[in-house]
Amino acid sequence: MTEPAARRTRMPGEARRRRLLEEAIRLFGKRGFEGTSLEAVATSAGVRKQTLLYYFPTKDALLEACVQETSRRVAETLTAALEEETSSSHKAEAVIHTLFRVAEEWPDFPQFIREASRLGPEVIERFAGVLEPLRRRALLFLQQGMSEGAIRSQDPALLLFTLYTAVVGSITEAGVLRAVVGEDQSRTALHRREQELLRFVRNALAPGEGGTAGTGASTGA
Amino acid sequence: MTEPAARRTRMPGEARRRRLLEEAIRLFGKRGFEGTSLEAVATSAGVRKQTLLYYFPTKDALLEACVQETSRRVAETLTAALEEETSSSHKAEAVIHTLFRVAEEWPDFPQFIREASRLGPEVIERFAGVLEPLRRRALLFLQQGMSEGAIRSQDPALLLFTLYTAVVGSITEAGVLRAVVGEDQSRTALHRREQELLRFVRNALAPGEGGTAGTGASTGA
DNA sequence: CCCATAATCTGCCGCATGGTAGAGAGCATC
DNA sequence: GATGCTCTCTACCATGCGGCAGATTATGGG
Repeated sequence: MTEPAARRTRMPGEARRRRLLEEAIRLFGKRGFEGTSLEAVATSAGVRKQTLLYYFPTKDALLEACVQETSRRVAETLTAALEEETSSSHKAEAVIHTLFRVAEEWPDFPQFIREASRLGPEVIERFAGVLEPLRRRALLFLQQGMSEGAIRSQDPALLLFTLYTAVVGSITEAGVLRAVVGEDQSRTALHRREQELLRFVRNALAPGEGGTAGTGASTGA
Repeated sequence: MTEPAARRTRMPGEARRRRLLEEAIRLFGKRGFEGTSLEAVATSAGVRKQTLLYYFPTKDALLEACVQETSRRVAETLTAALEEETSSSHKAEAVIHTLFRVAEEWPDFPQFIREASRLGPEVIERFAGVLEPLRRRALLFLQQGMSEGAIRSQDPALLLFTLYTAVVGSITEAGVLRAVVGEDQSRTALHRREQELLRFVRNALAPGEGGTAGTGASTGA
């Protein structure tokens, strides 16, 4: 065994690098960072471990590059989507829709973000750094919507956080979904989740009649 | 170094076992399954690795036990909470409140559930098995609420899933929250998240637009 | 054609980890 | 006080992993 490994076809560095990143993101997301060996990433990309280490000198460097790549990509995609959608009132939905579309085209990628954000604050901060402009835009958008009365008044940052968890959760917890619903894990299912989440969010944002945020002290009662 | 390890105080098996489980759940949740060594679990519980392997013959067995313990505990807690809350209209909120209270008392535990549900379908199915009765109850409750008009009509299973992701996300994505909000990660923050999520969910559940929004479900007082 | 450089490989090392084998200490029961 | 059981330990092994050294081949410029 161990196939003499007939020297893989040579590739221009940049292409190889991208290929390795892609596999790394996929595997880190699927099996976790510690659960994925460099060997596994390398062979998945059709190359030997040393070739991987040629492009990324350490495993941490590889992770770092994955984080950079994913955050760059998501920022880019979202920005483009926001450019395109001019109607202010539909921007929130455009963001959600875009995220689901990305998840559909590249399912491993949300999983990776999830995993990465578990690996300590530094990693999250890298994400946050790249996405900062988008975050500011989102906050402004929410605040504006609130003062115009289009969105129920509340803490915009916490709202943004809740939205984030709902979206990422809906996308990444597919395993749980199957257990809860018994549903098959197909494109259709993803679309249905998107529709469901959209309605859910729309209702949650709608300015309730008496519901001006207030103190919300009405909890446990 | 290596402290002659002056033979730890003997413990009645059951107590030692529980202690080990507690540490395992904590560390698996914090650093991930593959990211946590048996040695780490053992020394955290003040004992040598071999003692750990005496109680749990393999790492997988340990994981299995952790899953069983957590699911048993969450089922127990939720069931108790539901017994206590008689008002049907407040049951949903009681569940959310209980989950947050558990997360407050035992912060490592939601993290563990998250991690565990990443480790493959078998694990999730174990959870699902134990929580099955609660799931059925929840579905019935939601359906009933819908037919009574107290809850907006929709697919109950998908709704339950969305609720699950929102709750678990709000609890576990603390790191992200800090990055998004800049908030400190204290008790207070957890409470605020609970309040926020409660209002969010209440609004999302409220039946159709057109002003009927605030009926039973909105401000519970 | 030759040489520099880029890209990929083989071979290996040190270390941590999951797991085995088995000894020994506390404690009860006869 | 011998026997047996429960609990904890020391010592060790095999494997897998991250990473180093360096050989080897393709490729493009003089």
